[in-house]
Amino acid sequence: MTRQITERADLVLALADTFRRHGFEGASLATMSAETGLGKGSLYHFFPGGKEEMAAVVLDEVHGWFSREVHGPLTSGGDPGQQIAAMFVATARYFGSRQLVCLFGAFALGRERERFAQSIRRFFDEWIVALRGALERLGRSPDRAETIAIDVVSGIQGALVVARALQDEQVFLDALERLQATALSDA
Amino acid sequence: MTRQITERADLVLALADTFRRHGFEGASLATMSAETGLGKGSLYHFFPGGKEEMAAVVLDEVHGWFSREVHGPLTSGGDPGQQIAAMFVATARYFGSRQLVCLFGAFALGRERERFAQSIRRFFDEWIVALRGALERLGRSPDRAETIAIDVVSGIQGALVVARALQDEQVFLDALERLQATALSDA
DNA sequence: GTCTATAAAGCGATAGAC
DNA sequence: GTCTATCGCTTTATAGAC
Repeated sequence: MTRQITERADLVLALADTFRRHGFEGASLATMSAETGLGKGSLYHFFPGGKEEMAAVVLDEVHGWFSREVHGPLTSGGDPGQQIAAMFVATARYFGSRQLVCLFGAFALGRERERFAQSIRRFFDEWIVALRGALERLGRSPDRAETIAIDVVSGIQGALVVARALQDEQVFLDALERLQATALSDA
Repeated sequence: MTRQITERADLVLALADTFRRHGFEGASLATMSAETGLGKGSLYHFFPGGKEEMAAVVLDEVHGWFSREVHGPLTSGGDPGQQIAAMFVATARYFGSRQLVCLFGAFALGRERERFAQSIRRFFDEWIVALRGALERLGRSPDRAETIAIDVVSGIQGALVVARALQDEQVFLDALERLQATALSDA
């Protein structure tokens, strides 16, 4: 029982990796079969809805991770400055070990946006809302907290794009440093 | 003769639109045939290299537009403040009428990055270098000019991602306003 | 320069044996 | 739960008529 759940979770992680490397359109069932080690029949056993369900479950997994590790901590009652700093640490670690690809960001730029519109919107919405809350508790006005939150989340996505374009992870890490400084400054 | 060139230019613009809406993997030759009004045979007549050549030529066209309208003006000898302001106007207009999609940014996030690596890297490199130059002429130190240029270009890309994710163009336009204020501030 | 026809391969998805 | 075989369709690309 527990073993099955674990295996399915591992399967979802492998599929996430495949979608990150190939994109939604670029990831074929043959690719997924090869990269998960399961035949197509087995994949359809786990995901009767096919490729679309696989992607939806993968997005749910990513969203779950951010809810637990990023959005959640930001909205708990602790020190907002520490929480924001922790957010940047988690973000750097997460994307650093995932080829600098945010599936939600990548899907937002393509046709996949229409298919997964609600899921994509919710991911960014929750991130912005959580960060805005922490910024308010840090003493920012509601308006300032809102714009900073948008600029930080947007800045992270843009840093992923440019770092991948220049093939230089340091560009991403340096941008995170500056975004953190902006978020935590007293201005 | 002139007519042929004009027609080919129009064809490239139509193909650019197709790639923007469908992505590289998602755009099939059938789609392009339908959206350009040309049969597959005609498309291969213009682009013997097939889909990859079509995308390469489209990227060249986009790069050319930015060289003329954005990078070039930034490096001319005029008032750097005005040039930077003009860059934001051109950027808002360009992406606003193109579904908020930057082909270079979108390609940077997927497998297409490997295929068009040089072209992608050059696009962002030239943009950052041009903007950095204008910022230096505005009185910034070389280091500050470099980081601001990266943050602005990266901020534009991120704003495109988040605005598309939230399906709210105003998010993009508002972000441009703030990026411009940052670039032109006296800090 | 444009088209249709076609090839050869790959696609998502299903059936059914084990 | 896993696999192979297969269906029906689409894919990129080519050939060749006009």
